[in-house]
Amino acid sequence: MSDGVGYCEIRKIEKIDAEEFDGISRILNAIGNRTRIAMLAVISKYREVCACELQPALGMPQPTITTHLHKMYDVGILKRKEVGKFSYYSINPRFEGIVNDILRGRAETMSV
Amino acid sequence: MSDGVGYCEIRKIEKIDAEEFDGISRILNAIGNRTRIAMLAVISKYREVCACELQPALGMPQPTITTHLHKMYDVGILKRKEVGKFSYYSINPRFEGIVNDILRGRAETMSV
DNA sequence: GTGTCATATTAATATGTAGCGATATGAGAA
DNA sequence: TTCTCATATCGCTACATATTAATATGACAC
Repeated sequence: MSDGVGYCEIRKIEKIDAEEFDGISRILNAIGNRTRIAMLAVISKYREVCACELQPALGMPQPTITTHLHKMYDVGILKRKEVGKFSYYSINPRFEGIVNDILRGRAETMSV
Repeated sequence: MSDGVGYCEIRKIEKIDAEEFDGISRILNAIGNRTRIAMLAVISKYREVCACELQPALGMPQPTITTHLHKMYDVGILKRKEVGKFSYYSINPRFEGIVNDILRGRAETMSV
């Protein structure tokens, strides 16, 4: 150490504000849950699904389904179409790319 | 309703097991945190950084830095090289693609 | 050996989230 | 209107996570 900075001084790395990544982290966080990825898999396959269809497909009670769908809708991953008492969800086209990458595994690169 | 199934019957959707997506969800979950994305931004820019360099760059105490780095290391996102008392982290090449997509914003598609 | 410094671990608190039963809302049918 | 059913919200438990001070480990220099 040579000038009193107190850290190893291989390089001067400029400060970075984590808040800058708040938006993207909330999106990834909304995707990063196995139940919600399973939902995305179903929605991706059928293009558009009724919330009530996911209930038997995932074997989870209705409030759980609704909560997860809302979480993804809130950050823009899902679109919603309401017809009478039914709600149909589809993947927001802006996210189709990354969702498909994730579902396909983007296999070689991401599977563990 | 016509056959006693008890749900809206637009289609028969096969059951899906959320556990199948456990691996990928843990990875996305490890990325989906603003502090860790900020770390990935620094590591991506400098290719390889010492843990002690991240401390001043992010303005967080050492245990916080270590915890986050470990979380990403544990799921394979980061590689680690230990030299003496220093630990150098870099992005596992298998994840460079998706990390860059995320950092670049894959902008049009993912920013909110 | 001792001292220093980078890193890891521990322990504690605070916050967030998953899951789901119970209940409320709201739309359509009768 | 009343009934039914899909959806939304509430409330609670259980668990996971972020954060950080304190402490331990481990490497190097002396």
